[in-house]
Amino acid sequence: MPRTKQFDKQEVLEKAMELFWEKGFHATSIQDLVTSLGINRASLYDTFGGKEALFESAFQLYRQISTKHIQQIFESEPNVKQGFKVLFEKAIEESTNDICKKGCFVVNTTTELIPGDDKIQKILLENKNNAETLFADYVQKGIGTGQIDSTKEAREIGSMLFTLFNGIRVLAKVDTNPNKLKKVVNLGLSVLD
Amino acid sequence: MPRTKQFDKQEVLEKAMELFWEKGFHATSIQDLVTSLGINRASLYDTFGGKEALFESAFQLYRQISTKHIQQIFESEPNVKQGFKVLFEKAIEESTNDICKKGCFVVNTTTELIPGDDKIQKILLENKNNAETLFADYVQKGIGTGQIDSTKEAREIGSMLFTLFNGIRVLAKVDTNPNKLKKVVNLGLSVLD
DNA sequence: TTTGTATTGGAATGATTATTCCAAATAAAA
DNA sequence: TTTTATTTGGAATAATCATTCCAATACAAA
Repeated sequence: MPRTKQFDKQEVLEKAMELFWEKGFHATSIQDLVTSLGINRASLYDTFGGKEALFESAFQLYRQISTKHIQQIFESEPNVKQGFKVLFEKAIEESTNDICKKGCFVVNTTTELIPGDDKIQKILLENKNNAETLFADYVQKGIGTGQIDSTKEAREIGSMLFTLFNGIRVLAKVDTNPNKLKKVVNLGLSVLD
Repeated sequence: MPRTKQFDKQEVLEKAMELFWEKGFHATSIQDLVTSLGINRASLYDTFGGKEALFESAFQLYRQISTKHIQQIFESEPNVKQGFKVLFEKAIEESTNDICKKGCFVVNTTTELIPGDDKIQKILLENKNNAETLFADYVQKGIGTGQIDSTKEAREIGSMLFTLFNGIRVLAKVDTNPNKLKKVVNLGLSVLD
């Protein structure tokens, strides 16, 4: 009886993610979304609820993808300093190869929607704590295996590297020269020596 | 003959700066500005040209103030590592004391208006180069006076500290605990040892 | 006080915003 | 093929957007 959906929800959500990522919440209109997603206005409201709800879904998808990305790098690289280097350099490549200059959706959202959106702010705080823990645990692994001096504090190093990571995500929008950014990374990673 | 202006242009510009700083370009409406600045809609267009022109003026005022602020700290502090520490900790205090969570106007503008606004992007690139030079020259001064090991590269350290600075400006919006941020700063400044 | 010019308040404009609604189209099941 | 639930296109809505315009106001100089 029921007519089946004419589009793949996940596919459309990915397109919405790209658009919000590039333009931000306020500069993206429903009309932009309707045009870009290729679905009808009514379908958009029916399937995703509205602009705010769609933004949140798109944002959560991004978080999920990028968290998984970090985990995969850390899991597959036993040399901890090398693992961080790969993570940072991949982020640099992603930024500098992207002619759109979208940057990092999480960073963009932090600066655009704080202050103002309490719901998003809560998600962002969780995200920060998760990411710092991910970083710190990986440093701790390096301490455990003797790669990193055991007098170091894993949590502090994790926080510091995550902070540097955020800074790179901002500045890669302004200056897309990857070599300069890689030098910054090398210097930042010297905290592990 | 001519009636004199009923308001101080500089004073009004400062109010515009505060509002754009807090809400960003897109989320600030002309009505918001009219209400907040206390001047008439027509006066706003007459005196400042329009929304974009007013934003640019407000943004340049912010850059001017914050550049002067950095210069003053560096000039008045002969101990280079201490000078950086003061700069970072003042930025942290400013962020964590601000209940509005405005963050840094330059960082906010970078993530909101790139991609899209080529004029602003050019200003942001200049700003980055200026700031990195300011940082690097101060590091170089430390090398010249023997405070910092002469094998270090001033430019790289300057860039790395500026990157960390930007990261702090982002994360201070998410987590306003100043002590965590100060630990990050201390670790970051160890590149000077 | 009168004169002349710039400022002012507020209405008007036309574009765009997010959202809702409904008749027509569509496709799976009967 | 008919039935039926759902999607779809596009119009309609009401709010808000940036900007312009003008008559009324207000002030410095005469």
